[in-house]
Amino acid sequence: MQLAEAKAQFIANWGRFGSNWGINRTMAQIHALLLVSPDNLSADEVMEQLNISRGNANMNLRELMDWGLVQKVIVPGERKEFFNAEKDIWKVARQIVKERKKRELDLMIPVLKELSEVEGDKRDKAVKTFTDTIQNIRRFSEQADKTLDTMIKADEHWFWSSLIKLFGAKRD
Amino acid sequence: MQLAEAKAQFIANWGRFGSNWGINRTMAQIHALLLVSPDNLSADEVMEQLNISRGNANMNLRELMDWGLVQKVIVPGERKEFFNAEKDIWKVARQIVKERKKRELDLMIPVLKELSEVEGDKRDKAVKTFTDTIQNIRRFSEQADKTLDTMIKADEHWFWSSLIKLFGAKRD
DNA sequence: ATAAACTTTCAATTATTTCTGAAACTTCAG
DNA sequence: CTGAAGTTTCAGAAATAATTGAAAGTTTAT
Repeated sequence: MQLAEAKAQFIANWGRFGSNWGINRTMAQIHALLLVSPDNLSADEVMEQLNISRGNANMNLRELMDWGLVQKVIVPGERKEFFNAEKDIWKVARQIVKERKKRELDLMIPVLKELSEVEGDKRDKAVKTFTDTIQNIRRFSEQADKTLDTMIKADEHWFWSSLIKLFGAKRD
Repeated sequence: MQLAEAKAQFIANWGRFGSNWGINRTMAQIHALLLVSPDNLSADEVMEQLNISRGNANMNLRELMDWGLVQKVIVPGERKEFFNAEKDIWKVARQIVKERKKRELDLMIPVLKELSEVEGDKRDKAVKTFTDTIQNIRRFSEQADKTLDTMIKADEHWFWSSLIKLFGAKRD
């Protein structure tokens, strides 16, 4: 396979993948494009390579910057802005975990606390099922919260090799 | 807060949460409803409680069954079918990981292998960046593949307590 | 075999999300 | 200042996804 085709395939797949995970397809495609581009790209180059409008490119680049996955790069002597994506996938994964945790888990935990305080007689089956389920989700979420915080701080080598050792030991 | 309101809030939040993760809102809401319902519900009850049509209820219940999150329960002597959701969130999480892995990661890995075999001179910067990035993603994916397989088989207590020990040890 | 009870399907509609493109805005060199 | 180069915004258009509801299909009791 030639580079151009491989690149196109990668972009298409990354886009499809992203949309399964609640990320807009174009945003994932821009990310993919930047991941495999040796040089930083201008908005014009992104527009041209992905065949999208200026507004669309601008909006999704901003969104990628909000996610901390892309940086704006100012080149002295150039009017244009350029965009650069972090290429180390471990760092990318950690950044995504960090953001999703902030945007979702951290918002969910107080809601669960609130819901766990529902009024009513625990002998009522409906109340019991509700509180039990919420408690179960709450404990799970709090555990995940701690674990993800640690992962966010971890370095890749340590993280994987610890898990391998851990899981290896269990499997014996 | 009264049970009815708490239930409504939980369903709304679970639905919103789901749609952030590429899961249709109604599907997540039906799941939430079943999670907090002490008894198995018929399609009619689901329709009524969520104010959705018969077709919608049917389609999303089927999807939930495909994901292995809901089971159809036949009650002897009743014509209707009833639906039950697994309430242990650890089991739910494992099931979701298992399905997503099957539907996404397992499909992505062969694509990455294919893309890593791109033709061209490695001294060409564009080729080098492409292959390096793909390799990096590939290694990451393969590591995640193994780790998730182990998680899918793990039991909750062992899983969390091992992680705590691991992360606790590192933090010291 | 029939018909009531129930489930499934799917074409058409509705809702939601994404994208475009042109206008407004900003920045900077001369 | 002025205007060219570049960026941002956002209302309307287009694309995509979800939902309805009625017809077709299935199952079961008699």
